[in-house]
Amino acid sequence: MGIQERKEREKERRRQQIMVAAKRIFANKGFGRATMEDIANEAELSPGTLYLYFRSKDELCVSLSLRVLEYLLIRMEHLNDDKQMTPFEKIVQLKKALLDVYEFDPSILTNLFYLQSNDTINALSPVLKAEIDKLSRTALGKISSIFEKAIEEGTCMDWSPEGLAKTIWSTFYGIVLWEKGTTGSEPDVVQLGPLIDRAFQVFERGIRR
Amino acid sequence: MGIQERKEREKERRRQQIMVAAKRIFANKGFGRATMEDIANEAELSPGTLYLYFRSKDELCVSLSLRVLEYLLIRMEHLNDDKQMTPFEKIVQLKKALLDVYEFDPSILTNLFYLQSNDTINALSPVLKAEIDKLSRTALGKISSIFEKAIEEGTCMDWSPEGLAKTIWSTFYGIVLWEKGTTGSEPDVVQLGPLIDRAFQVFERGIRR
Amino acid sequence: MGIQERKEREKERRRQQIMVAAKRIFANKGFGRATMEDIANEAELSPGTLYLYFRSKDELCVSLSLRVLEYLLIRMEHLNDDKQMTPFEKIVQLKKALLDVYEFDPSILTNLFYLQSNDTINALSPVLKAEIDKLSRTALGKISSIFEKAIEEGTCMDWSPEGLAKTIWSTFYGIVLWEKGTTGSEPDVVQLGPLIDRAFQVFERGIRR
Amino acid sequence: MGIQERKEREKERRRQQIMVAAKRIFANKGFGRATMEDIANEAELSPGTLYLYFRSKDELCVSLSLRVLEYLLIRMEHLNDDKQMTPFEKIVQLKKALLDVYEFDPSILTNLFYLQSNDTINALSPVLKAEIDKLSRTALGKISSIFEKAIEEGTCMDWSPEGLAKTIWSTFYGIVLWEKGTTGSEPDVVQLGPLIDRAFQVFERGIRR
DNA sequence: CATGAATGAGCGTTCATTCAT
DNA sequence: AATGAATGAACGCTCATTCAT
Repeated sequence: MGIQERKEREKERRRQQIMVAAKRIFANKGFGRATMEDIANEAELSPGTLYLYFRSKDELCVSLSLRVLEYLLIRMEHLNDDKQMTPFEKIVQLKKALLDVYEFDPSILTNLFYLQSNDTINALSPVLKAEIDKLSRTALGKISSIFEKAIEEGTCMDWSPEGLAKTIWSTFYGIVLWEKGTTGSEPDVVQLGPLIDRAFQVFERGIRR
Repeated sequence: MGIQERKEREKERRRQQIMVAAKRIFANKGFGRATMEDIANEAELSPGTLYLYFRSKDELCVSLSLRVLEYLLIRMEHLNDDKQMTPFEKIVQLKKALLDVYEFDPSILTNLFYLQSNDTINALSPVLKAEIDKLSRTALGKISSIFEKAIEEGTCMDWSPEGLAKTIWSTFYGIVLWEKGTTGSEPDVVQLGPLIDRAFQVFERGIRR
Repeated sequence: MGIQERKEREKERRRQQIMVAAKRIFANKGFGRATMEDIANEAELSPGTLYLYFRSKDELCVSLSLRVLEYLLIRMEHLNDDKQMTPFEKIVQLKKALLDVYEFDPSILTNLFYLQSNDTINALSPVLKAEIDKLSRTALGKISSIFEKAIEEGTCMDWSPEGLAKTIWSTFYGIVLWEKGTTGSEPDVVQLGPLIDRAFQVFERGIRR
Repeated sequence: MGIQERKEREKERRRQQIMVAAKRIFANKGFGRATMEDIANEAELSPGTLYLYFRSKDELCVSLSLRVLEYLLIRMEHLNDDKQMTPFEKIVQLKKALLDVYEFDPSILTNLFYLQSNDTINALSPVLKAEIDKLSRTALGKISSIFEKAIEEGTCMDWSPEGLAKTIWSTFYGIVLWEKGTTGSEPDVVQLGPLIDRAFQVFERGIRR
């Protein structure tokens, strides 16, 4: 079924094209002020076409976040599977993964935030809702298991791994959102880098036994 | 003139009544999805009345954040003025202050976020914008000076105090926003407490020389 | 009943005070953009008080027009009663009366216009409606009778006096409205004077036998 | 590209459809009391659609007036270019042109009035404002030059041609507005005709040397 | 009588979404 | 599949009017 496949591939390509456009527009204008027409223009499509690929503006936003969470998850899995690296080396890689994710889509965390706003999430299909929950819990779980290993090894304080995972994740999340808020636009990785480096440095010293 | 005073007090009470309602609605729906009618209903007033006390929806949102930032600032000033406490004791007090602020108004950080998002801030009058910026920079400055003292004392790593202030602030900010996002409603201090405690513990160990 | 009378007088004084304020505000902002609060402020009263003297904004507007139409009517009656003046002298006096009316209240014609807009007039109490109609028809009748006399005398072309009255009145009305529209604000009598003079001059020559 | 053209034509047709509806509504209710919903209903469209063709209510109103002023201007130009007609014949043609304009769009003068009233004009973009001013001044200039010719010829009193132009224009304007006001609806040309004829007759006699 | 805070219907306008082509 | 004109519900805000004091 070559034709079927090609169609499939083209359909996916269009979806990606729209998501790339949406990413740019959301990053510049924020979710609330971005209009579907803006996104359509950026994607060089008509507004109607967007609805052939996404049921609503909210679901478009969700899809953006899902895509990046999936990417993050894959990075985490690779990290966990690596038998060579020490846990603290993995934490350095975690930092890199987070910065990569951010660089790939600077609006990701803002979108996640919108996504989680009560009234947005309630309006989503339960399927999507569950998927987001599962993804983010899984991702956090992967991070936790880095700390578990470190505790087993005896190189890390014996504190709840979930708590540490939430702490480091929240620190990243908080820095990005705050910098974004105060600089008034997406801060780039260059600006963010030193701050994130320092935060991870403090964190590492803080948990090391 | 007793009558004059009573009117004054009642006017202020109404303002507070509106702000309380707005706080709840913004926290639940987010700034973008909250409508002035929602807020009016919550305050058991008519939409028109809101405009007797706040010039616009934006200004109402700003007022919410300003009020709490001011409160935080005062707490920080008291902390800084205290000559008895060691810097690390002050960090403990900082944690308490942040939790108090949060308990006083659990939606404060969410509002601050909405306020600073591109969605909103570009539409604010430059005056208000500047005032918010000044307040938050001043508050961050107060936190920085705790670390400056600790560095002078030699009990803290010689790292940029501003960087440390941003790190601890962002950690708090990130934890609150993330917990809110995942629990789907304002997490209370009881839930938040242990996580915050752990995060501060890690942070303290991380910066101590 | 001295007290009764005094009250009556004071009530009338208040009405006048409000009408004077309304006149100024309507002249500056136009009927549509003028608010009852504007008028109340100008009159140094509260909005509620206005409604003790006028049933609605429309009726306030009507009253303004009525007052001036009454004044015009009185001038016309004096003119008609005068047995000494020739009809053409009376036309000169008519011009003076119109300019006086205008000077007394430059927004009068604009108000009259608003008043006569279909949807305004239909919302008025039938009593007021009838009164306006009667007044303006009577005023036009008085002007007509000047031309009747002149025709009887043989000094004026034998054309319908009503037509002539409408012509001269419309000319005045048109000049005021047009100048107001093009200058963007109430033109004063000094600006208007020469144009009105010329128009009357043409008119006189045009009807003289 | 036939399709392109057809679309173009249909777009223009819609614009006209809206303008026709607006014309009727403005004429009946006046600019201030007419709502966009009224106009949409009259045009059998939804409110949103109006904004696909006109940026705002004001711009819609302006477009109405501009269209007719342009038409009037063209008529005047033709008249001026004619080398055969005597000035007084041209004045007869001017009368015809004015009545044609009126017949083409009986609400034109009412709209012009609303447009120029303080209510509206201050809110217009300076560009549109200037365009209206230019058009109406140019139209008045064309009328003036008829009188100039007549004065040169010696058949007309040596009075300011601009003054005469304003007088005859204002007379027409005033008659239409006044008749509209008193009859309560658009008077038709049949009603208006005799009055206008008489007014022009008086005017001609009045200026002839 | 006078007040002015409160009301709430109604406005101009936007924009996510639909559907005939 | 893609379009984009059309929709219409909903928003922020205004202001004529009311009514408890």
